[in-house]
Amino acid sequence: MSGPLPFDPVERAAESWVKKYPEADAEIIAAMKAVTSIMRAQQILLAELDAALRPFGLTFSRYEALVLLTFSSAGQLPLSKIGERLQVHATSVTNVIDRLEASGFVRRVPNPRDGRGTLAVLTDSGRAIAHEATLELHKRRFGLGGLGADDLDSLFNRLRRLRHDAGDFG
Amino acid sequence: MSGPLPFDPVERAAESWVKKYPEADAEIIAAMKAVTSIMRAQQILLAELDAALRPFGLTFSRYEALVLLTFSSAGQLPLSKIGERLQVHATSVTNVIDRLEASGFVRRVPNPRDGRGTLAVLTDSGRAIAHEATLELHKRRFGLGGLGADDLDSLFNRLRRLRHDAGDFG
DNA sequence: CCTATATCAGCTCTACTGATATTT
DNA sequence: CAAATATCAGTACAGCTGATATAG
Repeated sequence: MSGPLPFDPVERAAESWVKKYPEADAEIIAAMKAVTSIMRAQQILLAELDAALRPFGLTFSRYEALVLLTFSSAGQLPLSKIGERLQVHATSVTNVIDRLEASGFVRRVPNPRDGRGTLAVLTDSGRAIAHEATLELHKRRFGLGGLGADDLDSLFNRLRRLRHDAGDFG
Repeated sequence: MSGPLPFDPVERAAESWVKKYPEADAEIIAAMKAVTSIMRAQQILLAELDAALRPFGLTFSRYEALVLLTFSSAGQLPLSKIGERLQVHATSVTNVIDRLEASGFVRRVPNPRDGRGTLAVLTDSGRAIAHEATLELHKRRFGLGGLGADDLDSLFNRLRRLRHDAGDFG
């Protein structure tokens, strides 16, 4: 499509912003720059992760659900638990599990401990694919190769506060 | 849906990760935490911004395009320029401008300087809505009220490096 | 002739609402 | 009966591919 711009579009937008809204204080401008950066960074990272996962028949959402299952002791979780942990709608969980099931990476089983519920159970191929996909993402350092450990820790800590303030966890 | 979790799901995932992949170095774990945090933060922010903009008949994408137009000297830009600056596909630009036009915020005009091109031209109501929406976002501090100027600057600077490495500009 | 601009049809994906059956 | 679980139908949105008409 279009190559890289010769200037930082976020910085450029900030310059226009202070000119047009001189009453905006420094914190508002800083927030505008931060929020725009987060949006762009997410778009870049998601495209890169999805591209890395495509050969495995996975998207990042499906990968997240699959990995969550590999972390559970029995390789199985109630769909409600998956939605809660990944913070996605019940209908989205249904959708993601539908696709993982169609790929043969999970099976649906009635929850023996709650007649209302359903368990997503990892299959052997699901476990194997999750492992291979993870090795690939490790190799790519999750698309964050250019940043050092201190940068990554700093990002995590600031965003942790953001998530906490927004009620992501308590 | 489900309330806040009693623990940080990203931190929890990291603990599982080091247990399952002891060969992963500290930087890989830090990258995993950072990338997961960015995904969650973006989801939270986008939901908040879209909710704030809904009363104005805007989504964040449409708002971005509208604001870009208010920053141009004549309130008009070629669609190609909009796509380049916002880093979105030509077909997505067509889509966004379609909707802004349907809302009466923008008009399409043939580009007099290039017979192939089209200009998106701000209407009076488009300019007014962009202004009102911006005041609302300022009031909400772009959903980042909990963070101070130093946190915001730090976020911007780390993400700037990420964007630069990914070829967003440079 | 080759490239750039914009649109269109068609597809995928995630996310949401509202309704529903089932079970607790 | 009220709440929780999961699904389904339908909608909206962003993002992409491939094809096409027009113009530089």
